[in-house]
Amino acid sequence: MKEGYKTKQREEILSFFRQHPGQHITAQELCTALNGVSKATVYRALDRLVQEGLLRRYTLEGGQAACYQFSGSHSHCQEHYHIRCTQCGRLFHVQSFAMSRVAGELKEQEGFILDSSMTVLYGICRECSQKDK
Amino acid sequence: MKEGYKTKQREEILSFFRQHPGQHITAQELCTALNGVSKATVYRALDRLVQEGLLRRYTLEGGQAACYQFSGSHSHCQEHYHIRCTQCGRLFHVQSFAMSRVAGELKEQEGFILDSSMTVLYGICRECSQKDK
DNA sequence: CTAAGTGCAAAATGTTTGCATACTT
DNA sequence: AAGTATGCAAACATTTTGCACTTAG
Repeated sequence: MKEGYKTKQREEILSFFRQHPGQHITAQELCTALNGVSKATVYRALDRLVQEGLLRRYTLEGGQAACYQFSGSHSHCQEHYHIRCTQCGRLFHVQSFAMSRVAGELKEQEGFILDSSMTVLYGICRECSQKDK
Repeated sequence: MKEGYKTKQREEILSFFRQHPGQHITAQELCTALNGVSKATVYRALDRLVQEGLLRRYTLEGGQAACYQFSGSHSHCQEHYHIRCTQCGRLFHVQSFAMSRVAGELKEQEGFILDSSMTVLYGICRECSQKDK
């Protein structure tokens, strides 16, 4: 398994993700935060890190830019899903026991293996639904 | 409630969606199919149709372009979810009883109202997972 | 007549690529 | 030395906007 070279830029990028666990970061944000690293390098490094499984790539509904999240700490993230409010755009992390039942159902009935880390459930959060009334 | 004017272009676009129920169509595809309607008009019409609730907008994982789907026929779509294979990219429609339990759980515990029509579950489909072995 | 919609071209994003140069191993 | 990674600028792709012109009501 070829690992590629270890460069200053790549380390800076990885380090930024380690410092922001659980957060969803865009290429743009990285470029700004690490203002010594070029756009092209950021995109290339992100691709590589996703390939290697160190990061996850998300394309959030409504947004135009992809964002990335550090995926190092699997252990404490099990059975944890993302829900996002389509109105205010906020992203929440929730534990859902019912979702594991969905995963089981999909696997049995469709042979489909759900990837909880990639899935985002959309809807309206409590605050926004109260605001609407 | 202001409804806006009824124009030839808008009707052509809507008609295209009616002729392709259940399909996910990009702005690009519309421009090509309706080659008398300008890009700008397509985008503006799509925005308006989404506002009015006639279309749904999706941003599929991995893809770059947003796509739209006719949302006229709610009735026969209840309890119907989308699952998408992150490997081959295919999109499937499934009925899921367990998902309605998730919706209930989220509403009770988080006050979050799940929008099944916006949510896409990601994972690996049967064929791709067999191919991998 | 007035408000709203259209087309075109230009701009604004977000992402990828070609190529010469610099860094890792 | 050989193979990668980087930076820059240019190319792309998608979506948005400004503005003059047309059309619906």
